[in-house]
Amino acid sequence: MIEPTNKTDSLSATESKYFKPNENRLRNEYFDKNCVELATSLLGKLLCRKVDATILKGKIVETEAYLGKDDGASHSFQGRRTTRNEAMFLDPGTAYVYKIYGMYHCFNISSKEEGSAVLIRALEPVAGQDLMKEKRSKRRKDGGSKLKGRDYCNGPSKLCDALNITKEEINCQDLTISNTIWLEDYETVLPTDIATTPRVGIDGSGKKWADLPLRFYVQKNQYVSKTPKRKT
DNA sequence: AAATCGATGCTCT
DNA sequence: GAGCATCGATTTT
Repeated sequence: MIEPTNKTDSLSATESKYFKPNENRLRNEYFDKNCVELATSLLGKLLCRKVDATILKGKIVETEAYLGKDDGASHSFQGRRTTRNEAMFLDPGTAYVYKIYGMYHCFNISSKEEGSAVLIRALEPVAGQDLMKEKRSKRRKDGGSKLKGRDYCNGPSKLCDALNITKEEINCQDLTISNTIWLEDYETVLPTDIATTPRVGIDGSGKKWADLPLRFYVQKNQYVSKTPKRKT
């Protein structure tokens, strides 16, 4: 038996008087979906983040499903459960944030099946673009002078920079109750507007999971990530 | 426009 | 010690 380790946060009295994140918030029942169903359903929803006094919001336009023990591309392949991927095994709607290449972050949301999660790959900025640009500029040599709005959140680690999502602060947060990161209902994306492809950055050759159609994005949307050419 | 490459450190074997 | 669910700068067509 592993004890739940979900983190929570709280608001000061003055904050809670004026700050109402719960009007359109997605709750437990929403997240209690199978991985692929959650990944497609999340398209059009808002990912919301409170950084100090600023609210940042982005419409989810690209996701990927990581299925769990039978998915060779998943951190939970064959039931692997470690300190890093613990959040994948917590309740649906838990944030799974991990560090990659020593310097970047990826943000996921756990789903219903054991060890499954949805990677958020791109957002269309909806609120707080100035702060997004500021956060995204820090890493760059040009100080952000050449950074365009469409590039604020068009990649899994770009959106983590833009929304100040770090493993230390966000991993294992319960998105259904947190007041610093949550999701809101926003827009309906029709099935005919959803494109499906293999996932990005999954080293292919001969492995069946490399070709599974588990990446989903909003057709024609300008904020979807620019993906590298697949190896053959 | 596309291909190549370096950065940078944690996680797992 | 190897590999990584990436990004941005640099180099090449």
